Amino acid sequence: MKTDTRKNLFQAGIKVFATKGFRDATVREICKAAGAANINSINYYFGSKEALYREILECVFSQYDKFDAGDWDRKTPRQQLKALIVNFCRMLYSDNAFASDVTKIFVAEMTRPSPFIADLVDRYNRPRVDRHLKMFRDLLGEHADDDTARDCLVSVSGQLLYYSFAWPVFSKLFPDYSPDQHHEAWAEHVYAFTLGGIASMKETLPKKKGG
Amino acid sequence: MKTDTRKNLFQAGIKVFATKGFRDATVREICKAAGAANINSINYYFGSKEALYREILECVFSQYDKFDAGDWDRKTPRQQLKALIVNFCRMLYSDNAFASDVTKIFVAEMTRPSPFIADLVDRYNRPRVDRHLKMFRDLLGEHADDDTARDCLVSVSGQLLYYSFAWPVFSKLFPDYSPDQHHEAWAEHVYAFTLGGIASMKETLPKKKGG
DNA sequence: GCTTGTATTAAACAATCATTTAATACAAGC
DNA sequence: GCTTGTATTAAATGATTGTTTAATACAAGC
Repeated sequence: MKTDTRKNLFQAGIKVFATKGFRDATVREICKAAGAANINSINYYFGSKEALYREILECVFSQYDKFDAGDWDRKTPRQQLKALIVNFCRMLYSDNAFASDVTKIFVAEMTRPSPFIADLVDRYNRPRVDRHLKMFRDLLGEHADDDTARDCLVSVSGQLLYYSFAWPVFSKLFPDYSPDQHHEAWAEHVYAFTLGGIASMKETLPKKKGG
Repeated sequence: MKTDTRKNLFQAGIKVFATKGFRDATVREICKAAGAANINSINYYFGSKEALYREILECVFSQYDKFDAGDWDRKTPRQQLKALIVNFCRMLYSDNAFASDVTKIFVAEMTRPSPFIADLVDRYNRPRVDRHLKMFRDLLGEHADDDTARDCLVSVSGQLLYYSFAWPVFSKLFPDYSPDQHHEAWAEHVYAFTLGGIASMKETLPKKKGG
């Protein structure tokens, strides 16, 4: 058991940052949760509280690459959409403490971003978004334009992310519903709803070009 | 100019809490922004930093009642949906510093809620949600069930709130787009997309009952 | 067996924060 | 003109924070 300490600090950091946020999480609490009785460990292994957080953020953002790696190019646009939605819901809402913590940290970054986020978005989000935009252009057909593809992407992203963001309010309005147990049904809904939405947008596209 | 101080502190509190969050906002900064050179003012007028924040939260949540007060019962379900979407987008995304600050505080509450939120949701959100659920049942027609109505509500809420939540990431991916300037076009998209989505859900409903 | 380097612990430090207390200014009431 | 109560300012307090420094333990290398 030589140097598990660093790893323990990292894991404990994820948990504490997720529940308290960067500011309210104290190095004392993280060290205690990691089993290191002294408060110096974080500075010793990571340099500072912020450096530990930055390293955790890298882990959080890279985590999201797993959900739509797959054999993207082998799929039809509809299969891509379906896989995207199902995998994303599974990743976000399946009953998994680590996934839940990662989501909380990600959401906190969205709400009040740290200085590291620009770089992380460039490296992790942009490639995915480019891929998704192409998918929506394919789904929208021959008259597709970039604006409509972007709007559709936002429509889907908003649906998928809703529970991550609004859970504290939603859970009080619908105390019997939990996305953990229903994430497959929810994915089905988002897929069907989105296909309808795309069909609706398709109808407006020729007019747009004409106007 | 007798007691503008309290009002100034309140306004300055909104601004500072919006930009920094509850924890990182200091009473010193709020007092300075309010023009009161000493740091005792908040405790004098509000009792504590937390009490000021609670009072601001009340203002934030009540603010959202303005957008769909209107003559709700005079409208058809489709008109209700349209009005709901347009007013919500205008409120959230029209170029208005106060609205923007209110949104930021609201989003922060969603991400990491304070103890006051249960009561606020009960008093402000629940009546609106009940109204909206009825609207979606009407839109879904004779086979409508509560689960589908709730799912549709989430689909619309997710779309409407997306930019509030994801702006730090979205703005880096699409630097040329700002919801301030496009909130009317965005409302149009959400309305058309949602009508398509509802039409799609309508088709699945009879089967659901049969299964 | 001494030295070197790393892991861990303990203690101290300096800064910041919300809050409390004390002091001052000043108008209104009598 | 003195008192009372409120508004404002100034200073002090006590607690908590991240970080730094010092001390200790111990294995590896020579």
